[in-house]
Amino acid sequence: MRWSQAFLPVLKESPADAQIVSHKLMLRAGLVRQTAAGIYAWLPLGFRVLKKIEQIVREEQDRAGAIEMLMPTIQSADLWRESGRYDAYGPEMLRIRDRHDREMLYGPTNEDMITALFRDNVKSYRDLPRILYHIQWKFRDEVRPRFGVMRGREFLMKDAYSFDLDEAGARHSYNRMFIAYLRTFARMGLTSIPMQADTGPIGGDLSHEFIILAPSGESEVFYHQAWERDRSAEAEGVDADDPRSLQAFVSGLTADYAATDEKRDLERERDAGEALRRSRGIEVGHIFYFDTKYTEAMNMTVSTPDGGQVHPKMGSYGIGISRLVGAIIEASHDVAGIVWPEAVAPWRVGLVTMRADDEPSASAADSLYAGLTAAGVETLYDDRDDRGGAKLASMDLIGLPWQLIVGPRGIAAGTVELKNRRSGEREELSLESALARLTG
RNA sequence: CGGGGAGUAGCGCAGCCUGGUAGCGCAUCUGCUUUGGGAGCAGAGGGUCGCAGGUUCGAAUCCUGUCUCCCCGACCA
Repeated sequence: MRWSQAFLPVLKESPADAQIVSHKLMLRAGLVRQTAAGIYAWLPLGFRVLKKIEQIVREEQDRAGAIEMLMPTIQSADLWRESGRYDAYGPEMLRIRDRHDREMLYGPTNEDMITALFRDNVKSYRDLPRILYHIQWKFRDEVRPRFGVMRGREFLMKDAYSFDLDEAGARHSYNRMFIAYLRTFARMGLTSIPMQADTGPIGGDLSHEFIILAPSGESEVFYHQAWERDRSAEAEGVDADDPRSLQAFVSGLTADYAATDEKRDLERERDAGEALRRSRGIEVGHIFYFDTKYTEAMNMTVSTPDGGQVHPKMGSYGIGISRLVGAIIEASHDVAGIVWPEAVAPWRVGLVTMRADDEPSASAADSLYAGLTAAGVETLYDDRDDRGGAKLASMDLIGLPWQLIVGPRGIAAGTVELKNRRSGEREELSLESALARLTG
């Protein structure tokens, strides 16, 4: 993308409404603009990041055996009356009426709908187990939206739902998602820690919040230092299709202590001793098992091999995709701006001409851009005729992993400068080796 | 939902108390100069002062109502 032809509004100053660093940077770097309290328009830069995150989530869900579909944002109130939740959900649900005065709502979640869909189309144990998911916008009319996209009212969420014949199967589905979540966040350059969470009236230990560490996180968290390394890598050797070895792996992981401040266990903290760590964190995912809560309420049954009928056991698994954009920035930024992990960066390379009016450097930059593009390297090319320093500051703000800086002085010597955004390291390289480095 | 604060140009703000028809910095546009790390000078464009009523000869300014947004607390992907 040539900057001169893009829609990339950047701001020198932070809008006064923004309080936390990720919100300020998202506004300054032109990722989003607020249109109402807790509701945002995604500008091209933010949209690219959102899509990258979405794609990683999708790939890991598919890998875990979940099947993608798409349910609507608008739902009928009747569906929610059937599950008994229409009155129970409260004012967080946005209720609307259509032209025939029918009661509708903008979906805050999809358990009711997926259960109805599955019920109406699945009658046999042979169709179980299944994990279905979709990535769709949700609306929850939060009392107080804040922190930009981290607590918006409209947000993009991946929600998956598992259906199993029995509890052992449900636990296995849960464990599949458990490791899928570790992998998903690790691919985004995040250290995620599964923490025991409330399961409500059902009880048991089958609910975890996935928290990522960030200094400005909303909740205080306590964990064993074992969680500071990427545990998803440990899952590589595990056969996820074998319930026993998967369970052994998950149990091994959860043996290491991790809790939010509401769920602290002082005894386990004492056991952790010197290995106990304290930090702040952001919840980016939540998985839980809720047994037959919806299949009973909505009367879903399947026939069993012996001719009986049972209510399938369900679990649900959420990832806040739009929240992750903010969360990643909270976890990865510096004084100059955002520092994108490569996997989610809107572009991999920012190509800058220090002097767009200098013909030799402009044509060198043009050919580098052509070379990078031809090699499939996602490149933002700042070809504008503006002060080099201003352009570099904008590049730092936008935070692409690599900056390729082209100026008359270097071109005279046959070199360009390659800068790593995260480390700040710079190298003078020939055009060919710079290109080779970025395309290799 | 309780408590607090704010709506004036794209962004950040002043002006309001003490009414007289809107200003500063950044950004934008033009010209000249300069320019390998957020340039200088000169000029220009851009605002029904959130909205509606009221008071007044006259309202950004005073009064009333209303909408919106932000912050603190209780709730949450």
